Amino acid sequence: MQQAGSPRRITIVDVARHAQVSTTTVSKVLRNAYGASPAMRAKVQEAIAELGYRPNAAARGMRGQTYTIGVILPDLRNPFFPDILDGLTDALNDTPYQVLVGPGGHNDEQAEVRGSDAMIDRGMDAMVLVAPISPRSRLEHVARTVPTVVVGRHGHSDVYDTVSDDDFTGATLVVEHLVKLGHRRIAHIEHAESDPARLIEMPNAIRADGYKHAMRTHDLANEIDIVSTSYTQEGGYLGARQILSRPELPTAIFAGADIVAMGVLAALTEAGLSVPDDISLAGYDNTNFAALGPISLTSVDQAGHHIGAEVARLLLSRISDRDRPSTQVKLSPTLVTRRTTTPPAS
Amino acid sequence: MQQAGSPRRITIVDVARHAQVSTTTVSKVLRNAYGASPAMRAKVQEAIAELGYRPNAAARGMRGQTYTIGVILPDLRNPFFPDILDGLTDALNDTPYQVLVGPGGHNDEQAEVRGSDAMIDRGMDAMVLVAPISPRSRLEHVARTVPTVVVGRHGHSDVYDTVSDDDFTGATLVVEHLVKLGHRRIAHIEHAESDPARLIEMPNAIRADGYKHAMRTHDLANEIDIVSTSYTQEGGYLGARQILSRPELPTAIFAGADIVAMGVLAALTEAGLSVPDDISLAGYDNTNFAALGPISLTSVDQAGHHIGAEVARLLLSRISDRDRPSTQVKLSPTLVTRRTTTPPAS
DNA sequence: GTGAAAGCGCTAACAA
DNA sequence: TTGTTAGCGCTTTCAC
Repeated sequence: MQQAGSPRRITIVDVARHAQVSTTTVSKVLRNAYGASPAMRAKVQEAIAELGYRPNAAARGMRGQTYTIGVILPDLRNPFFPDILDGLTDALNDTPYQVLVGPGGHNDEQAEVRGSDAMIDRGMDAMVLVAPISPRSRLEHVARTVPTVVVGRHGHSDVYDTVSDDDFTGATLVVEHLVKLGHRRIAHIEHAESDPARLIEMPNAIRADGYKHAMRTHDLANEIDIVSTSYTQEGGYLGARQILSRPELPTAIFAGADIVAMGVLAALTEAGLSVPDDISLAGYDNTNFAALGPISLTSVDQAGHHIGAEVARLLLSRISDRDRPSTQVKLSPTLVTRRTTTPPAS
Repeated sequence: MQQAGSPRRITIVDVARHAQVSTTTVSKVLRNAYGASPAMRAKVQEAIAELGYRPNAAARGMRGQTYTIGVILPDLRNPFFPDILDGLTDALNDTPYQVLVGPGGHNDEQAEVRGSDAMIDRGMDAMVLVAPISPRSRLEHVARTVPTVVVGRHGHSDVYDTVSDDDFTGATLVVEHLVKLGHRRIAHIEHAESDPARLIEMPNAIRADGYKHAMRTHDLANEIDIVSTSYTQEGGYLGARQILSRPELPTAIFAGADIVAMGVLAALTEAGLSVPDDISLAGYDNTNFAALGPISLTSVDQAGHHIGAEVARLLLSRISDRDRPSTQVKLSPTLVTRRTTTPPAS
């Protein structure tokens, strides 16, 4: 048997007729807007419930809001991002806003543009760009079209709000921890960044900066050893292979992200080296599986859930006042030490 | 300086005026519809490019399609799902369709309903429900409203298409592999399922069935040992703790999903047991990090990317012919053996 | 406080 | 082949 041609969807007109009021009144009730008496409100609410009415978001969007917030993530496989998303959706739970996520383009600029354009076309009320790689001009273009919060990118803009973590400090925490354990030859795997304009804004670059600065602070300028790949598992694997081909191995590796550390682990295991006996390893993001038993990775905690909550706060305030000055929120990371970092074998 | 009040967005009327044609003609060009001469087409294309016009999806949705496909995932942290998503978006790359993802509700039925309702309200042209937990009546309700493909759920429906993997066979492969290695006491951690109606449809239940059946086939009916928790890392941890409290330990554990195996690893490590020396371990899904060096988990491969591609195929065919009979696609899993499974210590 | 009516940007009948 | 026009379901003036 075939489907019975779904019955026409209930509209605001149906509700108005059923409640014996005008569509205007129904609309006011829907939006909690001024100008409907309690009696009217009750009548309308009842009709809505009875008919099981749900407003058509596309139609609402043509005049007012769609009550939809678009999130662009660079990579769905990096387990750090769900933390942010959870923080965001939890904070938005009691609001009429719904979060939708772009499918993520594997750190691909073109995909990022496509995704954000698609969301603008679909009338998102606001956008969240997480660790975007597009040039600042593009971010500002988006932000001028729709209220935007940029996460994890440094630098100030007049047109969008930002929430970021102090990556410089985070990197410093790692280096200091390793130095305190007695390490001197500490290598760092970063996400390659060639564009000079982005160098001063991207968290990966700032982490590398923090690493370099901390190394110098501890008189280890000569030991600075940076390998540029990407913030992916594969990037970690390739970076570690590169490090392993050196005549003298480092005693510790600081991976710019946990997902990178995963790849490093794979490469080290493959090479018959053990962590932390042969080489200590630290990551960044303190994702769920950093805590995992057989891994137990020392990592920098960015409190993704908290970041998401801050994003929600900025979003709502920006929606209610589009012209308020832009805001920068900067959070402080903490170091979580686990079993992958120990004093170097003497 | 404050943002300069974004200029009014270009509409189809602007394009029509600029190209000196009617809006109908522009619309036809946009949709590649019949009834526009090549000359007209060229003129319109040029105007579109010159003005940088992009159609408003909400407005399109009011009469026709939104060119948007909604995907509901049960859990963004399970690394198996990005594989499916990649397969889907790759296959949709050359179409005008855009994929948007619900934020995922942690295997929570209420969140699943909210998410799918929100997507219907937002005029999705089609929906993909991945491993949904809602009762079948709910799935059919969704499918009657909008073309729907259900992934990873067994059982036939007239109103939606399905793509699923042969979970029974997958479980059998694992048990046979372990038996061949010499194991007899093989425990299984499943996702708890109490609802009898869902028991025959949910992949987790089918895997448990396959496990039981395979155990019986090998005269190991007395060794059947199932622990019910959930398909999460925590579920694996708790399940393993339960198993470890038994007077006699199994020599192998078959976790119903890789993410479960991660939790098992944590619990075993914590208890001072080593894998595979003390206990062999197998997972399901062959996610990226099953392959990871220090883990190297034996697992069942479901070819998520292929699943996604099949979903895209069904979606497009359903959109072009809403009344075609529903289709069931069933894929076959393969076993990938790695280092976590070895013969039991004698 | 309430309702009538215009219109958001697009598509689909229908005319020409 | 092309253009005119009537809506889609909602929000928003603007009368009353």
